Amino acid sequence: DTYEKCPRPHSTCGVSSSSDARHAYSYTPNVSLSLPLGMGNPCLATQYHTLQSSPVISVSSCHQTGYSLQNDNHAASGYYLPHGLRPNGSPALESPRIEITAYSQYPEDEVEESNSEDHIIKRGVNSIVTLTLPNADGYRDPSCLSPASSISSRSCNSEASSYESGFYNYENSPQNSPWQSPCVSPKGSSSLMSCPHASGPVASPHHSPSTSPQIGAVRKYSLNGTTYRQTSCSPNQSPNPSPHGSPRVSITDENWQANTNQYTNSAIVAAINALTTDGVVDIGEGIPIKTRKTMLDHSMSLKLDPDGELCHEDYPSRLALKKESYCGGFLDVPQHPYSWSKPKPYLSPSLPALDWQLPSCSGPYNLQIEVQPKSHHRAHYETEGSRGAVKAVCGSHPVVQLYGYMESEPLTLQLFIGTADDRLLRPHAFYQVHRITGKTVSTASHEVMQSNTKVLEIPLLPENNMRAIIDCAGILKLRNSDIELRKGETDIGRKNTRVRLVFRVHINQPNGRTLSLQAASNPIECSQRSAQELPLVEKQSVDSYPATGGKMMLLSGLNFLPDSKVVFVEKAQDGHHLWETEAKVDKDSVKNSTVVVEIPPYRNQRISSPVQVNFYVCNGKRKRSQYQRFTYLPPNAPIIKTEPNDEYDSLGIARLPVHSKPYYSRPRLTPIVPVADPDACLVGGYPPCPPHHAAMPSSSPSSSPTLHDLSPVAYSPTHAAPPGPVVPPIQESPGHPNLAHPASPDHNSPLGMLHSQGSPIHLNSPGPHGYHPIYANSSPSSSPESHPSTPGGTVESPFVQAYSPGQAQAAAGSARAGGSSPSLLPEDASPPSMAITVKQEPQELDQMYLDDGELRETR
DNA sequence: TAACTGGAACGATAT
DNA sequence: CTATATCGTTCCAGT
Repeated sequence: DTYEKCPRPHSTCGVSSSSDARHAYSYTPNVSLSLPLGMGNPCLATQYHTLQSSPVISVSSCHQTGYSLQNDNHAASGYYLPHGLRPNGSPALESPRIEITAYSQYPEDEVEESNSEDHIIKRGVNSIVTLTLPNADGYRDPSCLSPASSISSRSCNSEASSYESGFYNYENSPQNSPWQSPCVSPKGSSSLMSCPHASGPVASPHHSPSTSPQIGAVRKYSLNGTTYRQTSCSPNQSPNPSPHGSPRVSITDENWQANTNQYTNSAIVAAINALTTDGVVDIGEGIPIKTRKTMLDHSMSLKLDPDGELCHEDYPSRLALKKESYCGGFLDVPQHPYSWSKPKPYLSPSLPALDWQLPSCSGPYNLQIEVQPKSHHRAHYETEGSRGAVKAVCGSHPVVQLYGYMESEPLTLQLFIGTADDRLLRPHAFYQVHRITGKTVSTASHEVMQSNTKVLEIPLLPENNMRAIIDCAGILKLRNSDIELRKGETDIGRKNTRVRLVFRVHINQPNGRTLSLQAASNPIECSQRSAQELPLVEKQSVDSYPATGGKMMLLSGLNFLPDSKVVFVEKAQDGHHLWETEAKVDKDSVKNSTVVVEIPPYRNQRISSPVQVNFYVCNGKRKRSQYQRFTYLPPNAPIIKTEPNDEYDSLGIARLPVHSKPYYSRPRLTPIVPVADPDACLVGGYPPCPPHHAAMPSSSPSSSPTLHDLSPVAYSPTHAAPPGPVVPPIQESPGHPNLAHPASPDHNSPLGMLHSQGSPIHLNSPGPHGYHPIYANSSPSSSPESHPSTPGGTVESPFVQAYSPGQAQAAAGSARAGGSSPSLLPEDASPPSMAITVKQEPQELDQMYLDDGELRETR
């Protein structure tokens, strides 16, 4: 493992040391960075725009002024995130998708960016302000933190929708928008952060309400019936009529309560968010009316908060941000004295946007996921109660540790739910981390909203050896319809059910800069259905064997059936199917979690060098596991065992085209980070990552390659899968490899390209693409855009950021710039692939999701 | 009782 | 356009 890890890290690291990053991006980024300072500047935006823009413009029609404001932020954010939109929820247009589509040519990034641009532009204008309310954003706003507890979740949930709308707004908006202010005011921060809940009283309103309401809401729904739902989510909201919702709003507040708390860097976050965010929010208009959504009144939300206390920090920051944004930013805001209890780890002014790709190690530091989460975790809806914390395979919980940190100052470990598709890692629009509290939870945590993403902050204490047991994190599923309505959202929720836990730490360095590290877990399948039906290969007893085959291999995982089939497949780089054979399964030994198969002889017994192939377990047409890697060795070659599959990755990766889950892990890693150079690790001059501590076997995602199945797809870079239609981009699906093929670059065309790009490729490269890839990659946007890649690696991604506060932004900016560029430029971006990134249509999804892919393929 | 869980009904969409 | 296959979301009930 160790070495595995190392590799990744390196790769990641490679990406850039912080310093590097800066360099690279300085330009733009700075701007962003500046944000904190004064982010909002339109100018910047402009710049960005320029950069970015080129490409597209917009699509969106919708942008609204509101955006503008946001934009500012967004812009900033945007930079970071190309997609920012989504993450933040920024704006999107109502018809975003369409837009996207249009762009299709361009990578998502571009698109989004474009949006950003637009926004930005608009910003310039001013607008900002405006709206707000409405919810526009609302849609999903996730903003709300759910109250911490699970319960809250519900409430939130219920509200959720609303909350989405409302809350989000708040959060987001707040950040961005006006609203916030309101909310904030009280304690503003709290408002955001702390939700009322926090405060008991206040909360109550919300909370209780929410909760109850929720319930009520729910029921209502029922009553109304499903039918209604669409109509209105109203139920929830219904009460209030305003379209927008009332109800939820309240909820929102609640959410905020949650915030309160300690650890937060909220302020920072807020700021960040602000930056990032897009504020989108506002615009309000935008609200899609469509359906469901509940609308709640946002207003309500605003009110709530009183509590604020806790959150002050956050609050202020947010406010500030908002103001900035809106106003042009500056943060005047007040800061309240905070008083938190806790520590505030660091104070960085600005933190990198959540869609930035960051390395897992830099210099002496290495953020490792010591114990990976289980590959399946049924997320809960707002209408349900919590379904508990994410668990590790053995029944324990995931464990994260920061190596190389010798200071006595506690740090804050941030956790949010990220995507697990083949594009760059970014906050997942359809899932939010859910804070779990209770007697069974040993780890303290605190929720903060960063853009539209809920972030759980967990203390990393020296006395605990900078190690944290993550038993306080559940996963909340937001309704697809709610999210998809969000203005900026381009992704579709259907079949977009895989996520990764993304951990971040921000380390203040002597030079005043802040080093940010990130590690993403293996993919986690969050749908009940998939968890019950799709076979999952978590481990294989043999990774490689002579071409003669004949050896029995034990596969461990889930959902294996007596009639499960194990198929070995070899594809050409272009995804073309070269060979496929069904391995003999020892039916008598089949258990739900294990199956024994005989390694089939390779088609060519005279290979002179190892050949990488894939295999998958199939329970039916559409029920296939992800590709697993297997290597055939020349007959005389010594046999190697594998335990760790992963290790192979490297190998595999290299060769394999695409699939394999493992890949993905690796792939990602690889690709991504790697990108950079190995050296890169350094951040600022640090040497590459140190070896990991031995320990970590699994750690990084990478580490656990195996699991991945889920992996988003694996994609390898190669594959293309494009978006297009079906494709399989993902590797996953064994289904048809052929088809899918993602691999084939060809296909790619768009997609393919994108993916590729996305992924790895670009990422990595900073080089590659020219643009800063890094950022680009990292950039937020990228995310969106792109690529694909990410997946894997996640974590490791590459960038480091070291940014100084300002820098970060700058970076972001750069990113954008770059990113945008990427986006804009398709080229860079992804260039390669990016292409498209478009959202999706379903297609992509499909791609993403195995099933689809498979299906299609198969079919 | 409350927090989880596991299952599944039901309606919405995709094939 | 209809019949099915899948999926997403909400409910229920047991632990």
